[in-house]
Amino acid sequence: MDRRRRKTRNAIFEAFIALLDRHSYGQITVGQIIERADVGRATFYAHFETKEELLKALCRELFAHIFEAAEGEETAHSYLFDCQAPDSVFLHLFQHLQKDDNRILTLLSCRNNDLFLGYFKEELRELIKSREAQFSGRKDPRLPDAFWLDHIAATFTETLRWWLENGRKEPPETITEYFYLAV
Amino acid sequence: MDRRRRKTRNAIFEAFIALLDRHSYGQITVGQIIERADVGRATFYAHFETKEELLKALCRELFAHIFEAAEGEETAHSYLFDCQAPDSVFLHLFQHLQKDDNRILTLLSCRNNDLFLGYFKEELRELIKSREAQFSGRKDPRLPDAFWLDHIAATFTETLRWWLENGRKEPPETITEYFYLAV
DNA sequence: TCTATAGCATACAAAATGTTCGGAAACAAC
DNA sequence: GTTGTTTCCGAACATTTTGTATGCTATAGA
Repeated sequence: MDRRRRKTRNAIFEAFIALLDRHSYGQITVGQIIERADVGRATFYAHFETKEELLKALCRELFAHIFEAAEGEETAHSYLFDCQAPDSVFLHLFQHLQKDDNRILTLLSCRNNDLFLGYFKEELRELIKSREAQFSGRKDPRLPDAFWLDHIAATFTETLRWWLENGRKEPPETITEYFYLAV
Repeated sequence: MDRRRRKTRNAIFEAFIALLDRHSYGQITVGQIIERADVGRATFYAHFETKEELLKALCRELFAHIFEAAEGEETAHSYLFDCQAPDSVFLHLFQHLQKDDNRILTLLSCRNNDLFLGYFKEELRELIKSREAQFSGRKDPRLPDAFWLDHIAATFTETLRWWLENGRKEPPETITEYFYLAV
């Protein structure tokens, strides 16, 4: 990708993130974004058709990193859903999030929470689905597989939400333990 | 409240609900709403300052009914969180929702799901909070109260979401059992 | 150095927002 | 029924936002 294109794309993302931190998604206008990004109006529309598309692209970009990392860890013989395993994928997700090396924590903690946690859950569901066997042992036989799958993704996402909205006081190990105790 | 005022207020709600069923919240315009409600532009703004306010008012109105009913059942010696109890509040919530006497099921099943399930969870959390003692017995002592409280509300809400998004095939008794098995 | 591409400023049409006004109809209270 | 109040309407209006078009400049990458 052309360096110029990369740069403006990034400028738009940054401006969008900064605005999401202060205003609700619905109130943010393209005008505000391009002003903050210091980018021409036509340029914006050359990159993204609408504000919604911008949001989607941002989500894809951010979550790709997180879940790529989670995928990678699988090869290093980690366990997706073993309470005892000290290096479960869930723990790693919390650890990775806590580092806040990219701006994902900003977005997951901002007033527009729901927008991103929704995407997060979808991605997580796919991740869990691809390793269904690893955690079916924990399931009560009376529960349908589809329900159980969704339940794990939902519980993790809601645990994450709780952690974020309560100031992230607990270390990753503790909040992961809460998750395991709850699910 | 003046009858005229009641009528237009309702017409606006109905139009809004019908539109939410077909379009995403962000795309719905005040113009569409007033056209469908057959109401003057100035009239709309006399009732609601913004589209957001309309949404909030709608949520308040609808959920008030549901949770009022749930509150009432308490007096009839039901149990909030007893697996065995055949008349737990949770079962009653599912039963009440299945009847679909008001338009709440339409809204909870539409593409704008998240908007309403978020409000639902908030309301439910308050309900559970007010009866904290009734279900603390089920809690693992290592979990903080605040986490547990949130977890129950979240799990019920996500169970409800799953039920809705999978066509509500299970009878209230079954889906309530799933909830109890999961939480 | 050359060429394709990205960006800029500006201008513009179209749509949506939010406000104002005077007159008509419905209401409530007497 | 009369009266005073409230609500609605229609229409007009200013403002904001959206999305597109254009001609020119700067830069990337070969």
